[in-house]
Amino acid sequence: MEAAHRDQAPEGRVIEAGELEVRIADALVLAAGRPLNLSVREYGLLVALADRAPRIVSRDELSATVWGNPLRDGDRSVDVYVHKLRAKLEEALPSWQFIHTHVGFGYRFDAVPLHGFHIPATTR
Amino acid sequence: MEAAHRDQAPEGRVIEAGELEVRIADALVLAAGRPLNLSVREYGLLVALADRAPRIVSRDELSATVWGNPLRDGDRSVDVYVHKLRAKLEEALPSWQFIHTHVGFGYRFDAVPLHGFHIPATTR
DNA sequence: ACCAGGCTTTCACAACTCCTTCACGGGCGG
DNA sequence: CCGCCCGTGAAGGAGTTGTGAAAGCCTGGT
Repeated sequence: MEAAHRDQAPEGRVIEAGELEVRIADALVLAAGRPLNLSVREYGLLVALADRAPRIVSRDELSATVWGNPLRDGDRSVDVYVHKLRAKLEEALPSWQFIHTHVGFGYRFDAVPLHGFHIPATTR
Repeated sequence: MEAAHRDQAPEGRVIEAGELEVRIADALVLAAGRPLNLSVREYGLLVALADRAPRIVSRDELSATVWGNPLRDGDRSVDVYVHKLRAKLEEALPSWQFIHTHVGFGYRFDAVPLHGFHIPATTR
């Protein structure tokens, strides 16, 4: 109904993005081949985002998917866990960027190698 | 309600114009395949204009659509945001021009390739 | 039942981006 | 010359997101 590839094998798929690999069936995340230790929320968030790439996912949809209920007013849980997830991903793969913020819209998953070159203006 | 093609899939459509692609459902804008970071107002303006192309859209209609209220006397918000949007589009796609001014009437969206004249494909 | 350790939620503040408004300047027509 | 319209840069306040830490929960082991 939504992402085409998600209709196929909802739980038997493997998501690959740069040096990152998510084996849904095993709830296993590999960073450059080494397993990553994620909590339930962190894992849920990663799958929810990666699964919907490259689209922008709203906080409300993330909350509904990972937490099971719509975002209450003032709830910062999603932000906090995006932060934790980013921290673990960066520690494992410092030269990649995976979660991108779209102010006013939500977050978007996309594996971007941070190689040497630098960008002039926007986009940190 | 207004433009014919907008009656179809109000939120599931994809607007393509030259190297620019707007995925309404995802609030995602791609410039030559790379995602663009637009603010809420910038995105709203782009959609409002692209959605109505090739028609000239008055400031008042843009204000009503994007800001939710008619243009107050002396309000320059629309002009300012057209400028910001142009800046981001030009940075991403320097060889294209998208927003055209019609003095006394408003703005019009149309993808025009600048120097190298090629791949027009669409009507002009 | 108690404890230890990790996980989750909440809170407060910092940092950052966005929105609005103002101000000035150029182009054009009367 | 004057007025109107639009382009453009800047400033301040408003709103959004990043971040560290405290407090609450839950679970497995003893």
